[in-house]
Amino acid sequence: MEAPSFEEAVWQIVGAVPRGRVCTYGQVAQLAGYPRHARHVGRTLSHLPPGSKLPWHRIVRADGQLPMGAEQARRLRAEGVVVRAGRVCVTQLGWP
DNA sequence: CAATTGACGGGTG
DNA sequence: GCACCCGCCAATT
Repeated sequence: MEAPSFEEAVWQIVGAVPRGRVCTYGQVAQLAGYPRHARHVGRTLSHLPPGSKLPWHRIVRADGQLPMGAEQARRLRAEGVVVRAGRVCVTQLGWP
């Protein structure tokens, strides 16, 4: 396959995040092969259509802060993710 | 072309 | 915990 675009790589990583787990923008960018492109991940996801099946709600900031706040916190909680004061518990951050 | 903005990250005080 | 700074890249104005 050809060189995956930044978007395709992001979709792949985000879609590969297991349920009950969250990942940071910088982590996604690095796994996608584009370190330091954390901002692009956010831009790409923000341009995603509402019909996307990508678990964008599993993507949080490096601090564990939720970009979408209440809405996303609610979804993460429904998946068993521990959310505290609008942030994800550090224990949930990163991959197994 | 310059400045601004944006689902960011890390460091310093 | 908060304030400030710098780095990184793309799209928009």
